[in-house]
Amino acid sequence: MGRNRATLADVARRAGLSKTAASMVLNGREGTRLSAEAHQRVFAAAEELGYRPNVAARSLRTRKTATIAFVSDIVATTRFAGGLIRGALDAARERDHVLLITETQGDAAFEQYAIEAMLDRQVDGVIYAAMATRRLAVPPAILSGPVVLLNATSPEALPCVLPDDERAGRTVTTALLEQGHRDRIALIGRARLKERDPEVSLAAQARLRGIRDILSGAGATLLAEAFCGDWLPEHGYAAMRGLLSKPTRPSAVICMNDRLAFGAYQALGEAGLAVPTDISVVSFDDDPIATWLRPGLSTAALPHEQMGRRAVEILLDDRGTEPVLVPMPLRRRRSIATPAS
Amino acid sequence: MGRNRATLADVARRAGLSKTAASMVLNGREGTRLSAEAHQRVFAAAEELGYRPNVAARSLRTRKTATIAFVSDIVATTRFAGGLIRGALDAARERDHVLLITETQGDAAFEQYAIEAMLDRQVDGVIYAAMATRRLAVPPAILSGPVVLLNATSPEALPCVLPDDERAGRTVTTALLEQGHRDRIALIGRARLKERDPEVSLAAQARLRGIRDILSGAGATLLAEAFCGDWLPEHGYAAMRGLLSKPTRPSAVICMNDRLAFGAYQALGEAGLAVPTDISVVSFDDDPIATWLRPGLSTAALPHEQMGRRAVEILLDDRGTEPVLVPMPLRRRRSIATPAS
DNA sequence: AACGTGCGCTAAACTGATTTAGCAGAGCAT
DNA sequence: ATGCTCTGCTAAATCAGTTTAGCGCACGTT
Repeated sequence: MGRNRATLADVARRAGLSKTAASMVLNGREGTRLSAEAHQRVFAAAEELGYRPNVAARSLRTRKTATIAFVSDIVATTRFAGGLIRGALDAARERDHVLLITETQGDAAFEQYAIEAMLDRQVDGVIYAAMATRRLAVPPAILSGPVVLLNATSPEALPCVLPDDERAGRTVTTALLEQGHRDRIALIGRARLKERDPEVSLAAQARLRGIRDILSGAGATLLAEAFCGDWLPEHGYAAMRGLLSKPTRPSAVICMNDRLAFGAYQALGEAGLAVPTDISVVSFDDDPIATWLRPGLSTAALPHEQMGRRAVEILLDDRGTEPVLVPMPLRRRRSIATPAS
Repeated sequence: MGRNRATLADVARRAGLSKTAASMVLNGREGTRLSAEAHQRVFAAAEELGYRPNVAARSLRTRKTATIAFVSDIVATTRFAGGLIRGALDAARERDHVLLITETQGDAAFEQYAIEAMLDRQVDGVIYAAMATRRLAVPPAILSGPVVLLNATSPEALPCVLPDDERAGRTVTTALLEQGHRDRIALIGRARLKERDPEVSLAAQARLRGIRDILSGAGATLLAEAFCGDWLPEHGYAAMRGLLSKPTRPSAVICMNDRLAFGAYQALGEAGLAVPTDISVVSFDDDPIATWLRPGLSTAALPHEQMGRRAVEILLDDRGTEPVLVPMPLRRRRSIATPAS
C-alpha cells in the first residue's frame, strides 16, 4: 500500500533545498527566513511528485496522529449508532482527522484489547459512546488522554454529550396539550429498572420528569401509566391492549420510544381504532420506522448526528467539563389530532 | 495520550540487554541465539513496565500498520451496515488488526479525501463496501494495494464478497412450495431500474432469477408481479392493495425485501386479512422489523456479519480472485402457512 | 600455536518526518 | 580591518522501533 510514495527528502532534493527547508515551507511555518523563491520551488516539487506526508513518521516526532478513537459498547453497529458515527466522521473531517472505530460488544476483555490497540496507535483522544443514554464506568486506560463521553455520563464528571430528554418530554407533552388533550393522556413505557438505575438508562427518568412537569403545570395528571419490561414492540402492543381494556379510553398516548409506539399501532389496528382520529400517539427517538408507520409517527428525534459532531468538537476544540445537552426536535407527522369529543 | 509509555529502550535497559535483543525476544524471532535467561529477563522487564510497542514507530520501519481501511458509500451508518462492520471488526481483532472506518456519503470529493487520509496512515489494505449490492467503479487510488470489495463487484474483477441472492430466491420460493403454494404466488417489488442496471443493484435480478428458477422447475408461474418504484414500505403497501383489487387473490406473496413486506402487512391489516391464514408472506433481508411484525416475518437473511468477516479474511489471508458468495439463511417465523383451500 | 567455528550478543544504520542549533555571507558601523 | 547583526539556509539530533553486519569469546581441530 503506497509503496512508491515520494518522501520529504525527494521533495527537498527536487527543489534543491534541505529537508528542513521543505518541511518548514510545507508546514507554513512563520518566521523562517526562507525566500519567496524557495517557497515556490518547494511547492512546485511537492505538487509534481504528488507528495503526501507519512503520518506515522510525523506522529513519531510530534506525538499527534490526527486520529480519534471512537469506542462504543454496541452502538457502532446498530441502527441507533449510524448518526453518531456519521456526525463524528463529518466533524473529524472538517478538522482533518480520521476515526478509528471499535465496539466492545459489552465484553470487558474485548474492550481492554480494543482500547489498548487504539492507544498503541497513538490516537489523539477518545470518544467513548454508549448505545443507551446512561451513566457508566470509564475504563481507566483511556483516562491518560483527552476523552469525551457520548450519550453517557460518568462519576468522574468527564466532558460529555447527552440528548436533552427532559426537554423532549416537555416538547412531546406540550404538543398534545396544544391539540386539546389534557385529562385522557396515557403513558406507555414506565420501567422501574430504567428509571431507577442510571447505569441502565438516564432517558427514562428524564423523559418522565419532562412529561410530568408540563402536565402538572397544566393541572393535569396521567390517565394511566403502563409498565413495560423493555421498550420493544411486543411490550408496546401488550401495554396498549391493557389500556384499551379499561373503562376510560385514552385520547392520546405517549410512548417512551418508537418501538413501543409501533407495538401500540399494532394493537390499535387490531382493535379497529384509527390513529389519530380515535387516539393520538407521540413518542421519542425518531427511529426509521416512525416514517414507515401509517400514519407517520410524531416523535422527538434523538439528534444523533448533532451529538456525534459535538463530541468531536468538544474533544478537539473547547472541551469544557459541563455536560452538553443537545435538543431533541419534534418531528411532526400525522399521528396527533384534536380529540373527538 | 499515552505520555509516559515505556519504550523498547526502557525494557532493554531494565533487562540489561540491547534494544536489538529486546526486540528480537519480544517478536519471537527464530534463529537468534539469545539464551533462555535473556528471554526471561526481557519478558519480565516488559511485563513490569507494562511495555506496549509504538505502532507508528514500528510501521515506519516495517511498512505494516495492522490497520485496515473500511471505506463505504453510505453503508457505515445505516441499519444495514451494522453487521458488516461488526463482522469485520471481529475478524480483524482475531488477526490483531484494527479498522479505520470512513464513509464517502456518495460524494466523490469526500471519497477522494477520505481515501487519501487513510493511505497517509499507511493502512495495510482496503475494504470497499457498498450499501446496496451492486457493481461499482473503484477509485484508482486504492488500487495501489490490497483491496476487497464488500457487497459489490467491479469491472476489474477484484476479490469480492457478495450475498448469494439467487440462491436466496430459490430458498424463499421453495419454502412456499413446501407448504403447498404453487399457482397463486404473487411477487411484490419488480423494478426495471434495479433489474437492469448492475450499478444500481445486483440483488433484484439475482433474486428474481432464483424465484423463477424454482417456479419453472415446479411447472408454475407467478400469479402476478407488482412493480415498485423503490423498495420502501409505501411501495409495498400500494402494491399489495393493487394485488388485492384483482379477481384472484394470491395465496402467498414474495416481497423483494422486508420493507416492502412491512407495507404489504399494513395493506393486509387494513383489508382485514390475516397473515398467514389468509395470505402467506416471505421476504428478503431480515431487517429488524421482520421480528417486530405480527406475525413474525419469514425472510432470507442478509448475512452481514459473515460478509464483513469474510472480507477481512480474504484481505489478510487467502485473497483468491473468485467472488465469494455467502449464503442467505431463511429465518423461519410465522408468516408462512398452508393455503386455506 | 594458529586457525576455524559456533555462540551470545550489540553497535549502528534505517524508516520519514520535525526541530534545534548554528553556519556562511552580506551589509554596516566603528 | 574588525566586529556586529541580519538574512537565508542546512547539518544533525530526535522520535521508537527493526534489521543488518559483525564483534569477542570459548572450544575444537590440525
